Amino acid sequence: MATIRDVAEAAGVSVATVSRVLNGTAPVADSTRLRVEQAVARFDFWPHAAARSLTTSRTHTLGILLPDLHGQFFSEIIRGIDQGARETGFQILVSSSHADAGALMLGARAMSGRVDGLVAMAPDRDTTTVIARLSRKFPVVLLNPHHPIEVCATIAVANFDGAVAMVKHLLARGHRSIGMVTGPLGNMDAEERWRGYRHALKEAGIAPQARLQFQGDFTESSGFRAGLAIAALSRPPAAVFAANDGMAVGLLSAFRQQGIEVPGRIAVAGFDDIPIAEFVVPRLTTVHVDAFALGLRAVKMLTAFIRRSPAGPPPHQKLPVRLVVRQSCGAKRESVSAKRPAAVRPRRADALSRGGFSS
Amino acid sequence: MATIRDVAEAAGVSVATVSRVLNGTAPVADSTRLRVEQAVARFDFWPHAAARSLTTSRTHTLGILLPDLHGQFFSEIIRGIDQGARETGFQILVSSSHADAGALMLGARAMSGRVDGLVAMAPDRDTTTVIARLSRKFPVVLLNPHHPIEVCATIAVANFDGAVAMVKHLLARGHRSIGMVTGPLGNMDAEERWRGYRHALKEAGIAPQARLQFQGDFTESSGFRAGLAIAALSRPPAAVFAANDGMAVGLLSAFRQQGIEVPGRIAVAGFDDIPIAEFVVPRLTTVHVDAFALGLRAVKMLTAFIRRSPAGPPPHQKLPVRLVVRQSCGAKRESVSAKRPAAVRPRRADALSRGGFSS
DNA sequence: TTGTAAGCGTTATCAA
DNA sequence: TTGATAACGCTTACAA
Repeated sequence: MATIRDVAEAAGVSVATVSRVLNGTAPVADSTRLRVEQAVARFDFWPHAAARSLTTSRTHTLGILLPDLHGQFFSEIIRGIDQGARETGFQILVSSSHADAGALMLGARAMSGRVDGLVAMAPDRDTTTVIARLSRKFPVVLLNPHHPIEVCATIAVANFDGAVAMVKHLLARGHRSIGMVTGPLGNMDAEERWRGYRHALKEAGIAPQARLQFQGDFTESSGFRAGLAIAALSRPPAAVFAANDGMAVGLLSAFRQQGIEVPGRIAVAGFDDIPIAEFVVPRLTTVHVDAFALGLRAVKMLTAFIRRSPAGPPPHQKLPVRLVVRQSCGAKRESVSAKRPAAVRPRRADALSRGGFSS
Repeated sequence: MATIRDVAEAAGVSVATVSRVLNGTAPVADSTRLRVEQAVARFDFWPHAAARSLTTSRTHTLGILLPDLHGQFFSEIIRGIDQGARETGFQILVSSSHADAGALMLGARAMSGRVDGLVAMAPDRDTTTVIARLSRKFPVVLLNPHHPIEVCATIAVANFDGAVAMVKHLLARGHRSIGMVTGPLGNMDAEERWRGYRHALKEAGIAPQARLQFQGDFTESSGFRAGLAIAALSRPPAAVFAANDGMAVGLLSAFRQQGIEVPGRIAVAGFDDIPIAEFVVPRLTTVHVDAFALGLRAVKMLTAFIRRSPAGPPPHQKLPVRLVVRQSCGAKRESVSAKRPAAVRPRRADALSRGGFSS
């Protein structure tokens, strides 16, 4: 590969001049510039980005640390990050599948000197701690932290708000007896959603009843089991709020099996708005989490931070969520933003087919 | 940030010795090693990867150039790439949304000196040409090329084979009169699928009839229009093969609207196996393209190439596809690999919920 | 077993 | 407006 030296030699100038032409950092005589440009073209010279960043100590690259890449959720986060990166002129260096803190550390180390900052997501306590420590090496934006963190910037999903909104929705539908299937203990999303549920009930003057709360673990089968338990209740609730859509789908299966009509006999609500939420019968009323916006915001936050260095304490944002009213709670009307065209044409169909080879 | 020089000074050794301890490239006395390790720990020293790769001219990074990140398809490709990268000890530098050849070029240039090779996907004629040119700068594996390319390694989806398999399946179901909705002209996927259709018919001794072939453009609405046209035919075919699932969904809509029962009166088949193919009514018989495998293979091919330099001409692989028999062609049996559990529990549900925050 | 010093391909600081 | 040359942080001959 040709280097800047080859170009300089061919153009009969010094490397400094070539650099100036390439970057426009200082005035260069037109005749000289021309000679240099010709030499660049002749060699098809591409500056060596790594060498460049060694002197400038700027990489124009963002490191992305994710626990996984599986599923629509992470896909959307990455798309948001990519969008933000493009808007701000950054590249993205991705490292994923950090099952444990050690692997995460390794991924981060490999980025040393190759990124200007980090967008990270940590699934659990250990990894969250590791990422917090990384903020001594890089500027970091931490997505949806497992536990509250002060040392680095964070963007948290409004789990509490979403749960409150959902319970209020159920109350507004006239349901007074509302049960919940909770997520795994120690999971921040799960706990915030649970907290929102209890808060909204109390605010409405209703005491949350232990007999209506079932421990799940975010899997469909745990939702199914909870559904059977609820079906067996002597006085079942009028509505059940599942801490995620997977469990809500499990509830639907159980109720269908038991011949309990949804939403006629019991209303079912979820959280996350996973793609199949639109396809189950009845279509699931849930809380939409906008992963794309999460990624986009993270990048915006990070690049702002990178551009004008640390100024004040790291910001802590909250990503709003949105109630999506479908049919599983007995909707009379559709949420505006989730409006569905006629026939079998689902909301995401175009995006999906664009995503295939057939585009 | 601490450098190798700081560490060397603190440990009372030369930078060369620190490097040797870090990389294990030469024997170091135990006592020395200990002092160095302590200094490394004290400074929490992380070697500067960019500087390192400047001397070694190896980056342990793969550049990924994609036209888009949208949808399940690209998500799966990236996941496959990521998996392959992890297995082989590479990082991935992603650049996407290359609407045109210029943007693609820019993305590639930014990778100069930062990657050991490239996995690229080009949607059209121009970008494919650009990528072919890139192979003078990097080792390149080109996914699903728009047109045949010799200069760089490629992995193509077995569109032809898939179409042949589908038509044979329809023939085996007893359908003799088989129509097709084709994809856009000039699109390689579309043309290969169309070619497969005609080939399979001829092989069965059936002359493809122009009156049964409808030009589509991969959108649902073009499928819908074709469906209406087919419904209006005096002698409609017994089956229709759409060149992608989006158009097949459009066909289903049209037939439903016209009161034509599927698969009772007419069979419908698609290609791609997009997620909603499982959810439409009747569930769509289609050809599955394994995007994960595509990404994984590409990385394997590329890293093999990187490790033991150019040896012989660039390889050209074909990614097999798989027929997925569901209900839209009157299935009596289910394809083994697409077996569906009872109730509303869809195949991908676990993966999807793992992809959400709720994990 | 260790140290010295020459790169790697840029940019940046001085002088000229 | 240009050219020498010293960084940047590391690896790697070559010597000791």
